[in-house]
Amino acid sequence: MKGKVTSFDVAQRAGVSQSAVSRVFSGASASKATQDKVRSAADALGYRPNRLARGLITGRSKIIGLVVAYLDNQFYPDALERLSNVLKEQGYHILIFTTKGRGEEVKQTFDQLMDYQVDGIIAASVGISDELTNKCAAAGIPLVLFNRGQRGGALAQVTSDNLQGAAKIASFLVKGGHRRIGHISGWMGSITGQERAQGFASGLQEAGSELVHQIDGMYRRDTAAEAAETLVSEHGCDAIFVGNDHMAFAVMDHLRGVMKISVPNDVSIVGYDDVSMAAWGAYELTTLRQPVNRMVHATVDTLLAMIEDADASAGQITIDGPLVVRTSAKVPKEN
Amino acid sequence: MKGKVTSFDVAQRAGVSQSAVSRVFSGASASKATQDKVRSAADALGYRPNRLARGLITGRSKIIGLVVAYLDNQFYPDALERLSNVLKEQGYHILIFTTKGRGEEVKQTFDQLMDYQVDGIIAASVGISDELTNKCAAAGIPLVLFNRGQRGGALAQVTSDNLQGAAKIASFLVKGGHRRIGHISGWMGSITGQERAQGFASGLQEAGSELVHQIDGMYRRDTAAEAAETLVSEHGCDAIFVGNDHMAFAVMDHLRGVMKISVPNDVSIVGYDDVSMAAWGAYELTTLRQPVNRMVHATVDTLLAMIEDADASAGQITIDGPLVVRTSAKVPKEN
DNA sequence: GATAATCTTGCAAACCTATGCAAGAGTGAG
DNA sequence: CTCACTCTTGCATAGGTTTGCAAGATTATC
Repeated sequence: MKGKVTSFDVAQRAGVSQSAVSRVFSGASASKATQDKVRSAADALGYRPNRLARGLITGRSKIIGLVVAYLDNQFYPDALERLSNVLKEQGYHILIFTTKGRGEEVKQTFDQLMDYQVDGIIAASVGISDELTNKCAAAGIPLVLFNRGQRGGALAQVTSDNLQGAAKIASFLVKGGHRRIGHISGWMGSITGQERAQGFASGLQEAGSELVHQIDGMYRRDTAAEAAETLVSEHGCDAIFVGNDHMAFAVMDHLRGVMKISVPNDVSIVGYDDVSMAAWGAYELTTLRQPVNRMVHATVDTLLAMIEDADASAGQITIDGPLVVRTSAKVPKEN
Repeated sequence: MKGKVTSFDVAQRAGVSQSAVSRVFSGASASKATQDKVRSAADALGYRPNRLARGLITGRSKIIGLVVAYLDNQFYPDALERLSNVLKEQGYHILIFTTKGRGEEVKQTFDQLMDYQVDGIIAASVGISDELTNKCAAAGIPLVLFNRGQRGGALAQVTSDNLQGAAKIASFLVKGGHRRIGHISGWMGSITGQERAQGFASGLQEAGSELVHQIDGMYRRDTAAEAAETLVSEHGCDAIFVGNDHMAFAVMDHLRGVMKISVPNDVSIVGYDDVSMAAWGAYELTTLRQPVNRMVHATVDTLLAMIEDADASAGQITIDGPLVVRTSAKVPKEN
């Protein structure tokens, strides 16, 4: 009884042909009578179609490759869970790859993904070279970037509106009466980092202020903490927009714990993402919410559309998010 | 050029048979001459073996199913990343399933996993019924529980030494001079929760103290926060051992932020796990470290051994971890 | 140089399912 | 009852690989 039970076994027991069994399980037409016979035989034997065999012949593995770089940033486990659930509803499942690297490692990762004949790839915040893009295109595997743009690329991508979002934060900080505003950016090698920095700078100008200083936080806690120290003690900043929540927590820890500076009384901190931790009592971080749910749905919709229809338009979807005001930054007075 | 390139194409170009190609890539014996011919032909065409086809015939998909329940507890994304890396080195990859449910949903999850012909399953902190255990056994799919035991089960499992660990915490708190010690347990429906509670209680007795009160925290932040309030205001606790770090953060947030109680001056808090966040300035949580790395290696080793050798012993591995002393609990005076 | 022993290699079957094709069964109209 | 038509079903093939088998090529032994 240990041997796998195949469609042939079911066919035999039900007294029909193997193809009849296949048709019942693949939803093709079959008479009520055979449907019943097959189903009961299958139940009795505990039969379930083998996805590998199915994938081999249909060319659809029903596997989506997910490549993710920063699993220590809560935003991504959260997104992962939602992606997994939404895809599951559509009959797909996630083969997960983590990668820190940006060059060779990513390439190997993609090779491995393609070995499994994934039907599509979601790259969450990882840099994709043109070479990889072409490779996917050549193999006919749809690729969509999640929370990471691509300069001038024709790639499908889903991001929040980084320019707008950062501008909202700029306006909020200026209205809050801050006079020396700094920025600890996300990694400036990523479009996301660049866009938020750019949106913030022009937002400040529009509000009649200007950026005092900006340091690349590299999406790393230690780098961000160091940057915060520099901004505050060398540039006298009274407000800092930090490129994502993950770094913002490090900044708050450093200001309060090490430098003994009060947030928000001495320095206001604003983050970006609104991960669940941002609402926790220890931080109560004012931050721009990335609408994860909508981003996830948009990502899945786009990807599945591309899978269904090889030349579906590879749009760049940008989703707007609200500023969530908590207590880590001075709140502008209503008037 | 969009059509997949197969071993047959490579064979043709290299002037050898398809089986020769297969042998080169599957590491079977082949002469240096054909190896070279095949490799260069494969490189030219960009050939890589199709894992689905390979899995179909060998019965080895090289896919490991990972079922995980609490992705919002940092411990698990962390473990996930490490598992992924270690497995990758062995040529395996992770198909991930998240599930909140404990009953029917888990069963469906397992069915889906088996559809993909996974070579093994890792269940991270999720309850496994006997029915599921049997199902896996019947299908010949090795299963190992990660960070979750099974009462009297013959299942393979890897956990930290919950009894010992909790006892260490008990001893530490008593030595720290605390007189009214409470416990917010992990979900008491889980063995992990039970063991830590039990180890803590007997640890207290051994140290000449006793447990004032215990409340089930259900692994949930809100439940834990509520429990903390009860323990402190109704039972006058001056120290609380919280069943995992995830809940401990909520407890600290609630005590400090809402109840305006000082940690550790008024109440000492100790957690369990030592997730990376525990070291962050906002918490500096004293906690028992679960040695994730060793747990991950043990898990993978066990699983792979079971895959190689169908009747490898399904041991229960327990790994000891150190108490990491930070500032969330009063430190016993040296003498 | 002849024979035995070991490597290499190609052929063909197998893994499990989906699907085009043609034949059979069933339905309705006249 | 016959004809035309639609549904259902089985046969056989395909998908890309691994692997047992036997034959051919190479090496070793004396």
